Amino acid sequence: MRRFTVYDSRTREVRLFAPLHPPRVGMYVCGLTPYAAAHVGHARTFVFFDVVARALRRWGYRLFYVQNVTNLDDKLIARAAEEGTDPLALAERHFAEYRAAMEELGVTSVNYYPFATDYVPEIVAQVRVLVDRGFAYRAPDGSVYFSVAKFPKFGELSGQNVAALRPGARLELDADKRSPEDFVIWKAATPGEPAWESPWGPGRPGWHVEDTAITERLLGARYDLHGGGIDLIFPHHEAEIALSESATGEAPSVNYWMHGGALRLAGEKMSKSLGNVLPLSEALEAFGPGPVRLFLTNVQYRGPLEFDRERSLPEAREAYDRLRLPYDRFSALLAQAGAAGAGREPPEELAAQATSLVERLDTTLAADFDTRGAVALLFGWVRRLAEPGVELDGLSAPALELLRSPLDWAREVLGLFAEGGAASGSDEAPGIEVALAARARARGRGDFAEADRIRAELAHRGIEVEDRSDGPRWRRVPVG
RNA sequence: GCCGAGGUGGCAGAAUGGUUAAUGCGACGGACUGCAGAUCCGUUUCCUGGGGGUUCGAUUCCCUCCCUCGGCUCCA
Repeated sequence: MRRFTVYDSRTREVRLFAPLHPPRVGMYVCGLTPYAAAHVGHARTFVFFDVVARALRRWGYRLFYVQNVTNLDDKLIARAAEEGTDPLALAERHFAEYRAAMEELGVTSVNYYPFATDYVPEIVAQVRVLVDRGFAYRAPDGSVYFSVAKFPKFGELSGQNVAALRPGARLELDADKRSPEDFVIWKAATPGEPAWESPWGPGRPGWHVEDTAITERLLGARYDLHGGGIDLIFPHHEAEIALSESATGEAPSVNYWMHGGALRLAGEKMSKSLGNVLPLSEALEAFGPGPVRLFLTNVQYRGPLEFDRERSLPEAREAYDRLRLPYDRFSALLAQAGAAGAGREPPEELAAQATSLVERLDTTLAADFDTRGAVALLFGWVRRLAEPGVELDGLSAPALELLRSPLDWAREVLGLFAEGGAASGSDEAPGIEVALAARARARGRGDFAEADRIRAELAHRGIEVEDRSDGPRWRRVPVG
């Protein structure tokens, strides 16, 4: 197991990671509330934790990665009412879209997506423990609230001082609460909404308790990693600590808290509430998963990231091509080498550099998941490969694989180059090859008008043609 | 107001108590090309919010001010 460090939001320091039960690692990441389509901001968080999961597995940890789905809450109920549908069905639909987008993005590391409503017995049980132990109370309306005053550590994660919280617009001054900072863990049923029976009357789970009931069941009273967006620190994660540690009597419930920075659009956080979102599906359709993943992993995960509709993804596409084209070239050469048998060996120095670079990539990432630093190393490698004197043609298959290994690392850990053979020169589109042959004949007889016409026609179909020294090649590009 | 994260080149964004402040995008020049693109080479030389302090040396550590963003019981 490779050692790595991670910034822990609770202690506010970079710490050496030590699992509770090596080599096993439990990781819980707050998923989304699927009341609307996922956007690029969501992707930032989930792509990052996907990289974390890929890295941990590569480094020899046996990771169990859980990402919950809040498939019932006020927003879902409100949205469903607007659309005249059932909130659970609405959540199901948006979650299916989310999964499809994640699949396309290569976010394949999550072991299990528990739905809140599938854990109602666990939630009721945890609420009961909290009530029995005096941490929570039933209000007259049948809701159950957690009494923040009973948990002195409340505020430790966020640095908030309960007394200083502004009882503002959002902090409901609810007559049912004994204290304004108390939060609901069991919501009394409203007619027409989904409800479950409980010792306190019919109702549904509150937001925070769904996570703590699920984590206690799936990961135990204490587990290794908890992740989520930075906007969840308060109140959500603060409340989770209070609930878990009060219910189980064990602390700390979470050994390492990881929070991903926000994606900003024109200086503001991209969010459904603000309405300034770029739907993930649009980004994927226009640019494909590679540029999106590169854009999102090309920064330190904790800080804010500025997203510009006009520039960010087009820039990322250019940058991504610098990495992907060499990767594709290796793939093509390997296909040839496999057929042709033995080939040359690479210069010793280059081979040694490839090997040491892979190690450097791992050590770079092992320093608090420095994806940005790793990407910089990858660019350095493709520059090295492009230097005069580096001849890849004719290398043996093992040699090609060795020189490709840093890029394979990027595929395995960062999830790049996963968009299935978009490589040119394949026989997947014979029509394109026919057109290119016709264009080659036109160029041969000096009929450049015809050659350009064919090129324009292919461009119209989303096929970009490049005349290289070794002949034309094509690739798919987004149209428009 | 309180809590938290930030302010680095045209843009996005790294890093370190010390030789030319990474990387990418963009721009410019060149090679190559019928042209374009891609690729390669070169250039983009005096970029670390303001002011103090510590130090031989600060972008980095300390103080202060200004600004931006996030959270303050919707949020990835």
